[in-house]
Amino acid sequence: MQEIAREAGVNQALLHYYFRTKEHLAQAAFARAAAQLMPGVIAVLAGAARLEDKVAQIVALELDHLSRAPYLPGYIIGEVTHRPERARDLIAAMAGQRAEDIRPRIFGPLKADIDARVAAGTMRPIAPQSFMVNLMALCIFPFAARPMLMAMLGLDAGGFAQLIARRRDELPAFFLGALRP
Amino acid sequence: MQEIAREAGVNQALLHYYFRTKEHLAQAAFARAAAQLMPGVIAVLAGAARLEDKVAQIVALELDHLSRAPYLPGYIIGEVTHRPERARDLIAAMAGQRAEDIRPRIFGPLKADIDARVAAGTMRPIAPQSFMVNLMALCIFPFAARPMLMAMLGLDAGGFAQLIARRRDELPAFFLGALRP
DNA sequence: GTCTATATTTCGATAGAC
DNA sequence: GTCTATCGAAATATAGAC
Repeated sequence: MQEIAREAGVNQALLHYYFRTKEHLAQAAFARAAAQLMPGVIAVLAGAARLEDKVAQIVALELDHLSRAPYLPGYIIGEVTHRPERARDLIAAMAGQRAEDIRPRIFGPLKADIDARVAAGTMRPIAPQSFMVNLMALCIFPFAARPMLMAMLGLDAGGFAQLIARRRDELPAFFLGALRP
Repeated sequence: MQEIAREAGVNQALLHYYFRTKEHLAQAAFARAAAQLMPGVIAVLAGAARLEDKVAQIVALELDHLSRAPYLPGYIIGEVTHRPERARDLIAAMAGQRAEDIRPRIFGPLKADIDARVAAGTMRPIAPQSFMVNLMALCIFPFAARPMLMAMLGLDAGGFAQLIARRRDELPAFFLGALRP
């Protein structure tokens, strides 16, 4: 709290005035962060574009956004890991206004898209959940594991940025390539 | 320290006797954990099997191991994120005895494998680093983000185990499928 | 609303008996 | 090696002036 107050340019008493307890402050900070973890992703998935374009849009959107907030995934993951009660806030934050109907809103259109392509013989079958998890993994993991990857691959900040820039180009083809029949 | 002592069935004084400071204990715990994050992965990659078999082996090995230690990725990621100085210990732990030559030992054979297949027209080009990052992402991310995914997908522990079991079957085909020419 | 000053609690480290 | 008891520091919460 001392450190936060100092960085904010105020004192602990003022933090207490606004948030009462450290836990309240942590919750408020988490809610803010969670609200921007997948900013456009859900909107894109629930939207009307072609599936191939959705993938490209999500990759670009997510990598650009996380490049500007590289600590976000690590923070969210760490917080939800250490405090399981944050899980509720997380889905609430992602869903925005409408709280509980988030899953059908995402997976309904996604499943329809996939089914149509499978029926047309232009895509191999995949569960919508797997589709989502794999896409998130490829986009988010490098940021979540950023310091680890930098150590493993011997990269500095610039090298990591280059790695992400390359992924922006490669990932859509990689991901969609995996789903070819 | 109190909590750790209680779970260990001893008291704080004994922890102090063995580890002197909290930082020493944290370091020792991290070194242990880091040593088993990618137990066989490096051995497999540096080994002599066919590339397709290496992928299948790594997926099976990693998902089985992490199923038994699901908190491991979240812990490692959190620790390295909050304390960058852990990065050194991490690569040291992964490399085992031979400390600094870990990258050529992994990426040398991997690059040769990929190049041969690209030359033969049976694989589309991919940088060894991308190969590694994508494979790690697909294997490790679901565990790192476990509580998040459980909340998003509405899974309990059993449901998550099923998700992982399905990935064991799906991932090799997904990953190798992405690399078809 | 914002501050200074302080009370209260928690935690890491240590002393010393056995 | 393992314990009980306690010190000292740090952090969180609170009181009260402005």
